[in-house]
Amino acid sequence: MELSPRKQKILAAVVEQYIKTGEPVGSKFLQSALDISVSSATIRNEMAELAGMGLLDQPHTSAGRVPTTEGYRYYVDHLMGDRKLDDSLKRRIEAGVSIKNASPEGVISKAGEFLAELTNCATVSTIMSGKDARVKRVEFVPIGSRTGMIVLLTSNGIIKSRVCRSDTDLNSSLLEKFYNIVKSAFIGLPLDEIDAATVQTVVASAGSDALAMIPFVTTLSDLIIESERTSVMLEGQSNILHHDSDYGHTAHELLDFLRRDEPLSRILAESRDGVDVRIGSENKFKQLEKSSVIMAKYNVDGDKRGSIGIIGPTRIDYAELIPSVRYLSDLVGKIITRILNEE
Amino acid sequence: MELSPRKQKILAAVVEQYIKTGEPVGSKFLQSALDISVSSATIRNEMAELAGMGLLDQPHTSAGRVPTTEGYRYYVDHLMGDRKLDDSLKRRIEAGVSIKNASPEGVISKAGEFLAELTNCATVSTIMSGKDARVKRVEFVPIGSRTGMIVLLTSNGIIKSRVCRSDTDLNSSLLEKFYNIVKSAFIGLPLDEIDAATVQTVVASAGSDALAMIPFVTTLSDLIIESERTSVMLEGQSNILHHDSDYGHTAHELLDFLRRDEPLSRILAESRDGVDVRIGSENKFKQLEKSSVIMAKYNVDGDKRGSIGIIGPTRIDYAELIPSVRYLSDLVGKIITRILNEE
DNA sequence: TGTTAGCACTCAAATTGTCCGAGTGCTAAC
DNA sequence: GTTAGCACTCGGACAATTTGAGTGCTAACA
Repeated sequence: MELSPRKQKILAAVVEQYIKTGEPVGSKFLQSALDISVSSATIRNEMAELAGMGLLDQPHTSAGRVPTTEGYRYYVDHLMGDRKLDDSLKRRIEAGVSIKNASPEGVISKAGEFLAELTNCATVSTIMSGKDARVKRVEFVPIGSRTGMIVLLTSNGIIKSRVCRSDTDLNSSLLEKFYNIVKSAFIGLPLDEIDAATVQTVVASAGSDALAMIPFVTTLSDLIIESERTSVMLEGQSNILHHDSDYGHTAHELLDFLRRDEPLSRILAESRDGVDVRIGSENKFKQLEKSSVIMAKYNVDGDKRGSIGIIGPTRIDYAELIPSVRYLSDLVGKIITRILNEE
Repeated sequence: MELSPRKQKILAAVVEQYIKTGEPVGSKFLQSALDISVSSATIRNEMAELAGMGLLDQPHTSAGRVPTTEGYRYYVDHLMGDRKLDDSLKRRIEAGVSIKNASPEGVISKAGEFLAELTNCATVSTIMSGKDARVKRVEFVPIGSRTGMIVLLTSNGIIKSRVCRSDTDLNSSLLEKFYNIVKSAFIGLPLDEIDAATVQTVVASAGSDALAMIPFVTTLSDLIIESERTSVMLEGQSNILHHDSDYGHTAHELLDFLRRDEPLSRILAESRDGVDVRIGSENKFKQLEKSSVIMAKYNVDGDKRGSIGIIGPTRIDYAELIPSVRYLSDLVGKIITRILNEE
């Protein structure tokens, strides 16, 4: 679709003004805002054509124009340009995703929090996962006579721990047995090959101490299953409420939707390399038809990937936020890579 | 304040009906709902007196009556009786707060989640803290050549862990040094005596390895400070949105309020023994003036206490929910006591 | 052929007026 | 102390009216 330079200018001005105010944009305003000197009538003619092409919409006959999904799309693809992040923003982002945090999950969740604050949007993120993540190490930290903490390390750098309790007192022979089981049945095993049935088999092999092993093995396999399932982290939910009117006052439906991990992880999984923008009805879920998603994949060590993104109203500031999300996601990838390699 | 039996009946009926429907209650309805046989005019007279006493309120001249804060208060204190929980509900609660969870924090957070689902309210809870909690044990689980997980156990049963990273490679002498520092400077120390300055002192004592110790000691003291600060867990936020109209359509303000830990922990800290009910304007924070809080202290081992409570609209079902909160909080106390003693 | 001024037109939002009915307060009688 | 009856009040729903922003169209112009 080719647009005359003047139409482009008009479309861009409508989009930008609408993003700024949320009010339909009229021809008279454009006349004064645009530096081209034509009358408002001419602008009306142009706008009518843009509307005919499906790029603008009119809420009602006697109102200004509002961008359609296609209008935003044209703006994002052709008009907004690739604004450079200024250095102060870069520094803010770098400070926000502080490297002090030592675990990959910590970095991601910190980044999500920060991005929510920076953009005033809800943010979603997933921890990275590699093609064939495996169990790398398992430690047991005794705590009480019957309790201990199981620590799981996977080959893609995820660390998870959980307290578990046995029904019988612990002793060194039990512990040894546990470590043997772990070594023979878990270490090196791909995460996705573990399910509820695994516990059965493994426990059975423990012979006389089978019963005592159950809580440990169960907890361990729970941990493994959890770290395999790409869980979605959600931050900044309250930002949604602050834009309630932009969502047609159905913000709470959107919130309910965001609380469900499964659709979110589907959306994030679809993200292509680089920044991906889904505007309004481009989203497959109708709960998102008044929202836009800006998400990016980050790469860790070249082969492990995760996503981080923001969800806001369609009239989100694309020109400002797309570069921010891109920069932040790159940064996250780099930081986590560094963490894993330093180990 | 003494009320005639008939006034009591009327007040109770108004409160209960209003809780059920959210609509102002009129004299005609009461006439048919109440089993006393007087005319609606008489009921109107009685209601006028109740209104004069400040127990009922009229949204406008030609509307039914609505309970005031004082009205609810009278109902809760004198009229609603002490309904027994039926066994099926007890069993539901017991199943909800499953004992499978092995850490005190796990139990609390599970209980909070469950209570939110049971009551359709937001729930807040704090982990228990004792008078003089101390550092009980510290473990270091090496993970990579420069990273490890610090595990903290406190005397009141809280377990916290965090990954931390050093700038230099770890070796056994460093580890030994760390354990020595821990033993001499942290073990047995009351949690509240540790602050940022502690790190300075402790690190300084490490001599030549001071620099290498910084990340570990810092992380450890962060963990300690965190476990001392009674953090508030919040669940079921979305339930607030479902009662938006009950909060005068300012649910998002309430939500923003609930996200701030500090006022919540102040509220929970004020709870007396047993169940405590704060109705509408009895709450000191004006963000809660259209809400009621039902909270209870739970006791662990007799000397450690935490709180769990629900926050809902003033027209919450007190008669049903107060016993539930009481039962659940007792249960939580018992379960955690058992966990700690079994260790 | 593109641009402009002018004007009629449309429609949402705000304003006003009217009516309805639920529910009250009051009074006089019981 | 209770009741029936009646006038009264006020919010909510509905329609009619006004206002103003903004458009579409057309005829004239460059």
